[in-house]
Amino acid sequence: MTIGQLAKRASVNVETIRFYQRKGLLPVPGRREGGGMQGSVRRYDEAVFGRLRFIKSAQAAGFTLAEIGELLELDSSTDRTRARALADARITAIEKTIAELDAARRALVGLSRQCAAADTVHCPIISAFEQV
Amino acid sequence: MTIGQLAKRASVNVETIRFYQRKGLLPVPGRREGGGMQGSVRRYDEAVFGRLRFIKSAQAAGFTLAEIGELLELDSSTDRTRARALADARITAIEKTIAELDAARRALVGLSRQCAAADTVHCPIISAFEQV
DNA sequence: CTTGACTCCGTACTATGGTACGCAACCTAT
DNA sequence: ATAGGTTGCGTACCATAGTACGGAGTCAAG
Repeated sequence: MTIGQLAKRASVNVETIRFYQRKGLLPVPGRREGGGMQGSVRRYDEAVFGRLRFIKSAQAAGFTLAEIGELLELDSSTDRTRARALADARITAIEKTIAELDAARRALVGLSRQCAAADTVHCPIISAFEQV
Repeated sequence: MTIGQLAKRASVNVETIRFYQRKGLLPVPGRREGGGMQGSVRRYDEAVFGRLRFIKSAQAAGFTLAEIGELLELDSSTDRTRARALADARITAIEKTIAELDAARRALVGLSRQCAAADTVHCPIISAFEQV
């Protein structure tokens, strides 16, 4: 597929793909697998699509692009220790974030309920977070 | 308190407080409550500290500084509808984020376990996220 | 009454994660 | 064969959330 088709399939901007290429997160395919050097347009295969999807998932997991770059390199390496360390560190961070978000969610639910009560004049937004 | 003491208490950088002042998120106190115009150093009270803590909590809840600015204004207003809309939108976003993070966490736990298994040569990092 | 730490303020710089722009070359359908 | 829509590539620009810096003023303690 072309870069435009890949972008559409992965729901990202063409420029984002190029940006990832510059960062070394995605390969820049040759212009023709056979070998013709001149002209043509770069073609992208399923593997690149999978890699792109991985980047998006890892991003959702809170990894930075720099960490994702390391994970991608690690994927084909045998450094299990490092891979595990990265995974474990992120699991801990995710659990902390989830706890924070859940506390915030509870504060917001309380706030929303107060706002819904017709007898309230205003919502005490700041104090809703007092114990968060 | 002085800006330095406030910063220390809130565990933020002095520059961050000034940055929030420039953004209108924190008030810039007068140099002397009595009225003496000249010289002196600005003093911060408990209310500013509370506001700063609120900013940090709201940030942890995923609000941007722009949204936090709106919340702070709303706090003393009576626009319950708007306040509630912001809260509800953020609750939805938080729930989505938590779900994503939890999926990622599960993928990472699986990955970590694979990496821990002594008989594995390498951790299939990319494929660990395949169904995330 | 001076030294050293802190404050004030403006301006500049940083990192992260993209987006946009412009030009030439290419590719496809008419 | 030519117009219109990609592509390729480099460079520039953007928003967000700060951080750093430099010089002048201020304050407390020795």
